[in-house]
Amino acid sequence: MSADTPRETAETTADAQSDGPNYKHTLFLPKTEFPMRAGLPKREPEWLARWEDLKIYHRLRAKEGRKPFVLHDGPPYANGHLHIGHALNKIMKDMVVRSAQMLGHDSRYVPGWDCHGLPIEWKIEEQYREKGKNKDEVPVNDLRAECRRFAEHWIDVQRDEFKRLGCIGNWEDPYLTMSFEAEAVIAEEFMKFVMNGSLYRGSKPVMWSVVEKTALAEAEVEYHDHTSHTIWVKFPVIGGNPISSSEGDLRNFGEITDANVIIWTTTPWTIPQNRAVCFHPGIAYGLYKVTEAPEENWAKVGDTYLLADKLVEEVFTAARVEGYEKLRAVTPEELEAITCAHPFRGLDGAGGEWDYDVPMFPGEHVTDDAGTGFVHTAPSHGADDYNIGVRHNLPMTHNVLEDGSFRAELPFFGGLFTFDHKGREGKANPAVIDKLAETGALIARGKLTHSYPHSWRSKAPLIFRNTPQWFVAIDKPLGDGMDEYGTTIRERALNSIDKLGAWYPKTGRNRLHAMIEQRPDWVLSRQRAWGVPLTCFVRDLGNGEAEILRDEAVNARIAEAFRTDGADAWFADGAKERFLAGRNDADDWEMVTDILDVWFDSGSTHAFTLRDRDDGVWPADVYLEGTDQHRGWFHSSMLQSCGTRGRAPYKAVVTHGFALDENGQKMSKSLGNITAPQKVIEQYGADILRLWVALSDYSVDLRIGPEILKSTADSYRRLRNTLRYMLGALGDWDQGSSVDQDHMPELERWVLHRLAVLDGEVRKGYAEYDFQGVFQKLFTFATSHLSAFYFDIRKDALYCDAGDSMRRRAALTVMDALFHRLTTWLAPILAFTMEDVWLSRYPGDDSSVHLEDFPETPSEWRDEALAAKWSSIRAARRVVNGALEIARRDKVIGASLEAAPVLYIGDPDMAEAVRSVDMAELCITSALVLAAHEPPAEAFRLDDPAIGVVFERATGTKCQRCWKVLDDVGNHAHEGVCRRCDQALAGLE
RNA sequence: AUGGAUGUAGCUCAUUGGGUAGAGCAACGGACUGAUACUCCGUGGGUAGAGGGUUCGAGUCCCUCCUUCCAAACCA
Repeated sequence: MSADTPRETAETTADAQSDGPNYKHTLFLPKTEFPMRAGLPKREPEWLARWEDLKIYHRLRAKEGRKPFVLHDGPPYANGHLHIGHALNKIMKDMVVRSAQMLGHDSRYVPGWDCHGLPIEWKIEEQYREKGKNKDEVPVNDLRAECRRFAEHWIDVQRDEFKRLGCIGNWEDPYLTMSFEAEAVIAEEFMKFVMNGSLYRGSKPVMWSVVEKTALAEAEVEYHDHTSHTIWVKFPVIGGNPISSSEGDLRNFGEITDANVIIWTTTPWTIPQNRAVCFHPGIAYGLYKVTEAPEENWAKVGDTYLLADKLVEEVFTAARVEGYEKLRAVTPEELEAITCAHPFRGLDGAGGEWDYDVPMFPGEHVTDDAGTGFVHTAPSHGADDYNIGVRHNLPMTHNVLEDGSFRAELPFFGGLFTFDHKGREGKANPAVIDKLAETGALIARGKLTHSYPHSWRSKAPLIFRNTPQWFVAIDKPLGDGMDEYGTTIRERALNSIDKLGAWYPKTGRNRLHAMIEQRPDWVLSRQRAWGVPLTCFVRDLGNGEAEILRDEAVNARIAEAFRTDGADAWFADGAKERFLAGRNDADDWEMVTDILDVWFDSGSTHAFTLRDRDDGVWPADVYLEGTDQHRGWFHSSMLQSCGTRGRAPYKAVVTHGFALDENGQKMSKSLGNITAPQKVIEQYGADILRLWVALSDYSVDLRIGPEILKSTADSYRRLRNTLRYMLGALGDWDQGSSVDQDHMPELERWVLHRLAVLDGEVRKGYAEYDFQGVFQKLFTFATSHLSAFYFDIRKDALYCDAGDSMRRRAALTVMDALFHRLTTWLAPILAFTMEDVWLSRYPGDDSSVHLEDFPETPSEWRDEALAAKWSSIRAARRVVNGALEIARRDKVIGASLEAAPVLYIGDPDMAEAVRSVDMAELCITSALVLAAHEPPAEAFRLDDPAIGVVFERATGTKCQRCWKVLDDVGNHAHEGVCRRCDQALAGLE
């Protein structure tokens, strides 16, 4: 069938029962098999299978002469089904990958998974517990093997779920942090920190779970309400240091000499570890005397206490004091000068354990919101306490063992538990409280329910405990010569952040910068099993310091062993001998058995993926993750890379918000407001999910739910129909009959202009990751400019003109240009539907829209003067439409072809513009009279008073073929038609 | 608690350096029946989170407060 033959259909004869002749079969009506209803849930899997067969990803790699573009995938954790956040993230990545490819790059995407870590290890331990197995009796490498199998299972599940979303990538060969090669590289990267001297063993209180017997990272801690003991404790003042020029003995302090500093704490068990008391120089303190109290009260009449003024009332109420007086104010200088005794000082049976002096220090962390204004300070059991201890050289205590009990030799309290192995409170608190009461140091006690740290996994309360841990010093000059961005990790990171200059959205820059500015040294060690070990050896130097073995040959043996056997090699029998072979001091060295923080694993993906793989390029063009990754992957990758490469491993960072429900609340099982991606795919199809992403503003949190998905599907349907119409119009158009731009009507040239403008906007939008902007522009164009304007006007020419009319051929030429651009421009977003559209026009085993690039769009298509002119023509058209609407409402006409309005235009330039085109054609009326002067009073107007329309009915007879109402209908060879249709019919014979 | 974000029509978003708050979708009404479970035309709809301030004039600049989210398991 040629382009010049109208398609005959079976119904035409059945239709031909009206009065006159029926010419429907002589029209070029749209014709397409493309279904109006997409049926995405059923059909998407077919396209996926097709892409698999076509090996699309690898075909694209084979295109030569393209500049590589690498989006480096942040690895999801392999322990469950995908949720909507994963879907959002991977769909956005897919839009980046596909658009970069179609913009002309060689766009590579290697998906990855994070495999090590506590969540998986815990799952396996749970399985052990269910079987009554004790995990401590299971060989480490057996446990690790089970963890590996667990991760492998979920990788397979998630891979299928990601592919179902339509994501293109190297799914057969992803990167895994647990592959032997990755484990070897992670160890090598770690050993760089060993060799450059930034790794050190420190003693630091960390959040410690006595249940899991491990230190937890901040990321592994959650806060829940917990009821704690509260105690108010006397620290007797026993002396003072000289203040400035005064004589320097106790007499200077007068009554303070006999007073007690009162502290308040919610952790009585830390009292035995007290080494100081802190106050805030900005808080007003006073000396108070108890004047009235019950007989047996702990706080006795005559006692004198140092307290913050603001908290006096509260303290005395708690202490059941009935009367008190303020003796005088106390200055910060005085507070700093005094010295206290530990409340357990000199007790019988204590063996002098607590006979040291307790100094007073100013501290910014002290507040007068609660307590007494004085903070009891145990350097081994709190972050602020630790910092004060470091600053003032206080000794660290080691009284609390890893199971949460006091060391056996501690007087009075040895063997008592803070929390026991099930996370329940032990006897340490009551014992300390009893002892304080017994010695008269306690003036009040109570209970307090407050937000308290708990283990994210066991939900057991945590303690701060002083433990040996391995740290990376982030403010130490590395001396590795990679100093372009700074000499320390922190300097390099902060400079990288600014010199990168590409943050989408820009707020991401500030967030990461603030976090890295404030963060302490990186705690790398975890006392767990499922991970990459800290591959180093230490020996104690006797003074508490540790020496780390720095031996390139040993390091090389470790890396080689990991490459062949995986990190299990570290935990295998004979490992130490294997790695230290040839060293005659092997007995001096001890293997570290801690494993690395999993953030070090994922922070090293740039090394074993971007640097080492054949398809990798270092640094990445872009990282793209949720906002939580400022604390996570963006952060750890930055630190790791600044320590090993001297700069960030990425050139740009895109962050997106979190998916919330329709009311902006976070999704949770208890609220029942979860939108599961699998459900959306089942009900609507993955393209609807992808469209939801494109319609949302990812720079803030996104909302999703039934109503939003429904409206997303509505938008989809509208767009789909516009594309369907193009397919129908192009039906069997022959490319050979195309028309040059110069010979096209202005309407067509206006469309080409719009395309040229859009071409720039689409390319810029994709390059800046502005999917919402791209889609909105394309959607508005397709619906407002094409469907409601251009297509509507051109239906007449397309259906009724002679097949070879210039006007018709020009329209189809433009339609073809539209088709190629819209399908490719939308392909990164609606990956399935655009393939559907493309294949409908270009079927074939090797055909796919995803093998195409965005078409080159000639710059000559741009014509700003024409655009300005047509903008005023469209303004005039809106007024005509308005006038027709009135006539319609009054039931004067139905179809606009029944009208022949008079259009008044006062502005001469605008009148000239309108005169130069066929305004009746543009308004889809049978005729239109232009009057180049101000409209009469009765004319219909919109905003512009110089444009008016007076409605007139079209005179003449309705052409039976094109339905225009014209005077010449009936005067031609074919019955009941106009001149144009008569000639078109003649051409068909 | 603290730090970082956020709030404009029922929904998704514009409003870039203060100057009469705009689109699309939805809703409602109408037309067409040659895009037909489509298409076209039209209508209504807003205390811009709340309060205060600066200004001739504030969604926009400043302050206070509030919502929700992230930093903090399941987390992108």
